Amino acid sequence: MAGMNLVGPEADALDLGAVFRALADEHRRSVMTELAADRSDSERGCNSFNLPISKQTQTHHFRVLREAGLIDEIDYGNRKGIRLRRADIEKRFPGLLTLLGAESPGGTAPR
Amino acid sequence: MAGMNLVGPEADALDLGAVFRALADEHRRSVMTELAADRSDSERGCNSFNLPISKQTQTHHFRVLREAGLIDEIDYGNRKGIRLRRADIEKRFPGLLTLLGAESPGGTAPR
DNA sequence: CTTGAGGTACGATGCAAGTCGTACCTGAAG
DNA sequence: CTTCAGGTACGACTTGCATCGTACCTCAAG
Repeated sequence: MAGMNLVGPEADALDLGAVFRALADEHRRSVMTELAADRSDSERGCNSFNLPISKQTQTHHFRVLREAGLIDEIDYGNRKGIRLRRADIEKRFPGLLTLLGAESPGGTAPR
Repeated sequence: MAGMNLVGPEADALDLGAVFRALADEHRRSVMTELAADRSDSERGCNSFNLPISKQTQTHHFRVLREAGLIDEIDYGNRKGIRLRRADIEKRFPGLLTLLGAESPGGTAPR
């Protein structure tokens, strides 16, 4: 069966240290910036981020983001979906996604 | 002469990556949490944080915080003062200090 | 079935970072 | 002056982490 057998911590269990450690890496932060900028929160593929690293390293980074509670990974067997846990993050760390969105080229800021 | 010959980046030059890397360390984050919780922003001594590490390592951590633009270090020669750059941080990354303050035992939350 | 793309597991490697020991500097107290 | 506490500089050590190579798994398309 498909979907979300890869689970991160509960919303209330999100640790600020783990979040900062996750966001300390440039590649992971760019992923989060892209996700935060997309207000539709649609599910995305792993290779839709165009990360200049090998797929093994990508697996590592997405795992860190999931274990920090920032994203969900939906397992389809030979494929994987990425979805931002916007509601949980906003509940536990309000303003964090806005901070990330402000770093986006387009920005979250309304023009 | 005394005071602030140890300088960090300008307010506009604060880098989110450097900030997250600085806050990724538990000791540095505890310092920032204490500073963020004190709304008076009074200057504090280095050893007023009771960090369970050697003084050489403390020097290292305060340097990282300063180079990330989060604090000012005021040099008195044989003594050093620490002051939170609240205004600059709020200007560049609004909400970040609130995030840290929420992790404080007392909290930034009004009673 | 076979093939191939997407992903993971495990291990190795290289580099960045946290930590401390030793030595030295600075200024206040005596 | 000497003494001493606070801080720094330099170096060494150790741990953590980002990265990739190899091998294997999963599923969809032929």
